[in-house]
Amino acid sequence: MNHLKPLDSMDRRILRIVQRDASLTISEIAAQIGLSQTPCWKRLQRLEALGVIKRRIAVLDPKKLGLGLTVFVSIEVGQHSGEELTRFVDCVSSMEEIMDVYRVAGDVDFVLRVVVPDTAAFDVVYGKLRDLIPLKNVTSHIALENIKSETAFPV
Amino acid sequence: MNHLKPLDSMDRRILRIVQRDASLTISEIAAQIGLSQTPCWKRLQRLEALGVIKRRIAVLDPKKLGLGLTVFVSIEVGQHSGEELTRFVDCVSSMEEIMDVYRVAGDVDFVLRVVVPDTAAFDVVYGKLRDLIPLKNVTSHIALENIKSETAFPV
DNA sequence: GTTGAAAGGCGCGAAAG
DNA sequence: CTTTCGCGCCTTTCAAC
Repeated sequence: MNHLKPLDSMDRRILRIVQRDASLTISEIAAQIGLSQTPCWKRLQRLEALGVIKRRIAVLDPKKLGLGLTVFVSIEVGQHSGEELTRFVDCVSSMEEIMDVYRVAGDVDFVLRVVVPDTAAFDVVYGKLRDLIPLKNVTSHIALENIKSETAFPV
Repeated sequence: MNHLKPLDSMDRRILRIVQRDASLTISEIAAQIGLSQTPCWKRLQRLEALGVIKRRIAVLDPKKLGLGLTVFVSIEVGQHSGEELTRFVDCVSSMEEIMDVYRVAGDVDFVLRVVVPDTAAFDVVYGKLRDLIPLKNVTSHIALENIKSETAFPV
């Protein structure tokens, strides 16, 4: 299932294009990288088969959906059993307002990115978090401004 | 440029589908929400025109690109002039390893999400950050595990 | 809102150099 | 890798209900 050839420069150029605009046709992509359509299409197929391209999605505008508030939540869990932690992680993951969950090293254990309409909605999420298991410390950082939000990786 | 009608439940159902899979055809989407192709297509057009749908992209797998390390960086800038801050923000935004930049309220001023191959690459980014302007405090939280990473908003 | 249909583009794949 | 060819699906539009 893995790559025999890693990824050559043509593959990378294709990836750079489609991770910014997946609505382009094969012909347009092929023209941009200086290849004809057939090999370009085959490379795209291969990149999808390898799982380098995971899926294609539509990116929505959170503001226009009434989701104006982003909050970063840092959590210190303190002492807990494995089952308690598993339950905590499962519940947190299942909450749709919680977009990202990372376990991190350092003075905190988890970092969450929460997207909600307003502070009232965030308060609900915050309450749910505190009710899951006793947490040693929960710190919230409300986003005042989204300066950059990039979905395209440097390839 | 703004909506006369906000968004009805059909619009939301379309958005829920395409923000998870934009490779579906109009016919498939129409079938899923119980609408015929023509009105479904018109709604999609309208959602794009309104900017609710910003663009369509391919989502790549960072691990398969050799980007195995995510780091959250919290920055306290201390006292600086407006021009210094602007320069800092511009430089930070232009670095492609820095995926997200948020200005936040609380004990820190900025939160960054950095995606790099390894700690050596992160060290380069870290050095660049410190060289931009004198920073009061920079705290890095290395991600040990990505438990959840959601691109679809709750609509 | 619905169906049906037409026109053209494009994905997809085969064939051959 | 390249070009060419073609089938068939899909988008896009129109007309009529």
